[in-house]
Amino acid sequence: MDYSKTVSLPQTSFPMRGNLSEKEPEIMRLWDEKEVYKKIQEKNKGNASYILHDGPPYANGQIHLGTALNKILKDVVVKYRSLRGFYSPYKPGWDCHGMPIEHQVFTNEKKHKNEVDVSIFRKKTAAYAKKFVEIQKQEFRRLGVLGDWEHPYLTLSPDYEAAIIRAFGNLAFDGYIYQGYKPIYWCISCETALAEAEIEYNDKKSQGIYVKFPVVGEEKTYLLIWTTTPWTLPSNTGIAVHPDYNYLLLDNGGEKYIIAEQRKEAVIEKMGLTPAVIKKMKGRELEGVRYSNPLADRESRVILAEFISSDEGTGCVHIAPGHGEDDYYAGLKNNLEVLSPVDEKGYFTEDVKSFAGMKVFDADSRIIETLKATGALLYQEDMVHSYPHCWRCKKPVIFKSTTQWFLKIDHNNLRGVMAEEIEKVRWAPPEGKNRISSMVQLRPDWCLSRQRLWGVPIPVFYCSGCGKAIITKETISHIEELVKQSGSDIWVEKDEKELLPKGFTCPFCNASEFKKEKDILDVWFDSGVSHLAVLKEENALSWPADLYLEGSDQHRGWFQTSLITSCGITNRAPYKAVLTHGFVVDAEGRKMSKSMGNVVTPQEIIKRHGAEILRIWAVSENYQQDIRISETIIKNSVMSYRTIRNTFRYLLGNLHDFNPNDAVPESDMKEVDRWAEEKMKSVSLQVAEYYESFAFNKAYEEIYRFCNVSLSSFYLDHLKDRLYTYGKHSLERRSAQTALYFILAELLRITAPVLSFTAEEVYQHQIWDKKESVFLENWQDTKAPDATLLAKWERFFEIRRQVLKKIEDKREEKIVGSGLEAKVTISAKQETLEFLKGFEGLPELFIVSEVILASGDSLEVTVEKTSFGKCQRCWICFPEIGSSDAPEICFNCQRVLKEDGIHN
RNA sequence: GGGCGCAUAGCUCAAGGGCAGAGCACCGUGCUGAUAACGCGGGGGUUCGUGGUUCGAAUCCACGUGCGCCCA
Repeated sequence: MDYSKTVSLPQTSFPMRGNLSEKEPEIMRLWDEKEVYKKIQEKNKGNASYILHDGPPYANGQIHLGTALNKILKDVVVKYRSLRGFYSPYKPGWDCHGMPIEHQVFTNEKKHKNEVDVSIFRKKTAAYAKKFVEIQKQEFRRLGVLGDWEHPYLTLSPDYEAAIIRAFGNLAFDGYIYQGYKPIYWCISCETALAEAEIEYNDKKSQGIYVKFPVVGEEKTYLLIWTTTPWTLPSNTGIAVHPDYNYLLLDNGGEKYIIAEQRKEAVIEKMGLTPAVIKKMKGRELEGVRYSNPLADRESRVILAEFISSDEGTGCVHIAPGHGEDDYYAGLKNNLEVLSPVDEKGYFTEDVKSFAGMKVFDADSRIIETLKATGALLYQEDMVHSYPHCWRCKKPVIFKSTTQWFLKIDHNNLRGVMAEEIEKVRWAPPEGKNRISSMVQLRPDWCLSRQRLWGVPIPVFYCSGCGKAIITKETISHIEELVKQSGSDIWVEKDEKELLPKGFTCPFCNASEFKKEKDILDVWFDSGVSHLAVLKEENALSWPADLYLEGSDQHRGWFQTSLITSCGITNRAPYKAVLTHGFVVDAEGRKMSKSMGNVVTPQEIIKRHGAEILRIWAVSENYQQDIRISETIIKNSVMSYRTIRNTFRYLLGNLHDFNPNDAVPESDMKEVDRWAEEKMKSVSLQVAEYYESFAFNKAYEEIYRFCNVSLSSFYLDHLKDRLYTYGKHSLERRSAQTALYFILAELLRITAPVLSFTAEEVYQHQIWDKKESVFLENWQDTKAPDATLLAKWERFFEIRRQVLKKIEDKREEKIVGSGLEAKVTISAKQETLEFLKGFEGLPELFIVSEVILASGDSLEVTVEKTSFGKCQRCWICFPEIGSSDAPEICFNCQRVLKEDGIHN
C-alpha cells in the first residue's frame, strides 16, 4: 500500500516562490480597495499618537536608493507604531520650488531667465514639479509604503505658501529679518545668489600671484601678499596679519619685504631669493601700518586676524570684505570699507576705472599685466586648487556683495535657544547632537534672498517716497490671504496696488506708491517651516513631531532650517527625536555616480526581485553608517527572504485543517510545543525592543534566526512525525498545531512592518477568522516568557548538538543515512541522565529511532545503526516491524489508521 | 585643508581588555512526506596598517591609509 496517502502532509495554496514583482502590485491593490491606510487611522484614533514628520524630497527626477531607503525606514517605524495601537498617521510631502526645477525647465525650454514671461514660466515649473510628485508618489507606493497618498503636502500648494508668508512675517515682526549688504556666493552665469548648499567644490586652475603693497612712508618697503583671485585686488581694503606670528623684514638687495617667519623658506625658495633678515617682529606690532593699493588710488591699513594660515601664502593676507566671508567678518571687526564693484553678470562697474566693463575672470590676466608693468608683481605661478562652483551650471562662482534679506541668528538669543533645544532632543545616533551643535554655533546669518523666479516671494514692499522696506502685520496678513486663495503666483501677476490693502499708505512717510520685492525666498525656508505648515495646520497631526528621520546630510539642511524657524517663532524644537541614516554606496564603499558607472536604482531591483527584497536590504544593514549595495548583498536578501517565506508556507501548510477552536489548552500541550510558544514570545519581545530603539537590522536578524534556527532546523523538523503520522484530531497533533497557530499569528505581526507584502499575502491565506488586512491587527502585549523552561531547553540543545555530530560521523562512514536509521546511546553522569529523562520522546526530539540512556563518567554519545525494521508509514524503525503483527507498519500507525477510519 | 564618522570571514552583522563568533554564501553530505524545499557537517580571519599602553589589545591611546557625510 502507498502509505503516503494516509499521512497528513502540509497543504496550502501559498506558493513557494514569491514572484514578487507581479504579486506585490496585487497586494497594493488590495490595500487600496480596502482603504487599509484609512482604516488603520480609524482603528487607532483617540489612542496616544506618534507623529513621524516626513521630510519632503525634492520633486525632481525619479527616486534613487537613498530616497527609497529613507522611505522604507520611515514606513517601518510608522507601521510598527500603528500595529502597537499608536495613532500614527503618515502624511508624505514634497519640496516643489527652487533652482533645480527652474533650471531644468529653462533647459527644456532652451531659454534664459530674462527671456521668459515669469507668470507663464511659473506655471510650467509648477507643472513640472507636480509631474514628478506623481512619479515619485507611485514609486514610493511601490515600495509598500502606507500613507495618506491622496493628501500629501506640497510646498507649492496655496495653503502651504500662505504658511510660508505667515512664518516670514512672524519672524520679521519679532525682529529676526533684516536687510544687509554682504558678500554671498554669486554665480555670474546663472546670475543669482547661491546658498551654501548650492555650492560644490571642484578643482579650478588659477593664477597664484605674490604682490607687493608699498608701505606708506617707508622707502621701497612692501607688505607681500599672495592671492589666487587677482580680480579682487582693486577691492582690497585691508591686509591681515596674525597677531602671534613672527614677521620678518627682509632685504632683497634694495627692496624690503614683510612676510611671516614661518613662510620665509617656502617663499624665498620658490622665487629663488636670498634675502637678509633685517628685523623680526610680532604680527601685532604691524597693526595699523598704512599701505597703498597698487591698483587703486587708495590707502588702507594692516589689521589683525586669527584665521591666517601658516601653510600657504606669505602670512600677510589680502582682505577684500566685499568678496569673501572671512574678509567680510574681518572687515566688519575693523571697520573696513566693503567694496563690490561687480555687476550681476560678473563685469566690473565704473567704480573700477581701469577694468570697467571687463568680466572678472577675464580681468585676472589684465590685472596681472598691470601689476607686472608697475613692478608690483613679485612672482606668478599656475596652480590648481579646490574652488567653489555652482552646483547647477558647474562654473566657478564668485563672492559678491549685494542687498539681501537675512535671518539674524543672534537676535533674541536665537542661537542660544537653539543650543538649549538641541540638548532636549533625542539624537540617534548620539553623534548627531554634537554635529548639529557645532554647526549651529558657527553658522552665519541665513541669507533668505534668491534672485530667481520659482519660489515664494519675499513679501516686502519698498516705499517710493522714503525708500523704506515695509513689512507690517497689515501687509503680511493681506498677502497671506491672497496667497491662500490664489497661490503665490498672484505676487507676480498683480501690481502693488492690488497686492496691498486698499488705501494703504507708508507708515513712515505716508506715501502711497510702492514697489514689490522681486527676489524669492530660499527654498530651504519653504521646507524649514513644514512643521508649521503641516503639523500645526492639520488637525490630525500634532506639533512638535515625535520623530524626524532623514539622511545625515540634513544636520546642515532640514534639521537645522526647521530648528531655526521653530525656535524663532515658538522657542522650541519642532521634533522630539531625530534619527539619521548614512548614504548608499557601492560594493566597495564608494558613492554612486553616473561617471563611475556604479549606480544601482531601486527601480531595477524592484523589477528583478521585488520591493520586499529592497525592504529587507534596507533593514538588514546598519543604516547609521554608509550602506552598501551590490549583487551579492541583494542575493543575500533574496536568500533570507526565501527562508522566511518558506517558514510561513510550512506553517500555513500544517494548519490547513486547523481552526482556532481546535486549540489545546496550555496545560494539555506537549512541553516542546510550549517551549516553541515561549521562544516565540521571547523573540517577539526582543524584536519589539529593537523596533523601539530603531535597531531594525537586529529585529530582522532576530526574526530570521528564529525562522531558520529555532523553527526550521529544530522545531518544525522534529514536528514532522507528529504532524504527518499522528491521528488527525489527536491531542498530540492538535498540541503542535496550537503552537504553530500561535507562532504564525505572532510572527505575522512582528514581521509585517518589514515584510509588508509577504505578511499580507500570508495573512490573506489564513482560512480562519481574520480582519481585512494584517495591518488592522493589534500587536499583542506578550507576557514575559518562561525563562526556566527556555533555559532547560538551551541545555538540551547543547546535548542535541553532540548527538547530531555523532550521527554525522556515522553518516560519513556510510553506516547510517537518515537519522531515523540511528540508534543513539548517551552515557552520562546521573544528574545529566535525570535531566534527559525529563524530556518526553527523546527519539522524536533527536529525530532518531532509538535512544538508550546509560550511566557513565562523562557525557558520551555513541551512534550505531538500529537493528529494527522501518515502518513503511512513519519511517521510524521499531522492533515489531517484520513480525506477523506488524509486517509493514508499526503499532502506533496501525492504531492511527484505525482511529482515522483508514483500512489497509 | 578642517569637523564628524566608519573599517572584524566572500556578504550582512556580533563580540567594547581575557580562547574572534553567528547567519548567509561556498564545499561535502543526507533525505526525497517543506522538493527550485529541508536536515547535518566542514573549510574559511594579518579584526585596514604602523607604533604605544598592558601580564594580556579586534577592543584603550597615537600616527597613518582608505571610504562617507558636512564644511572651507
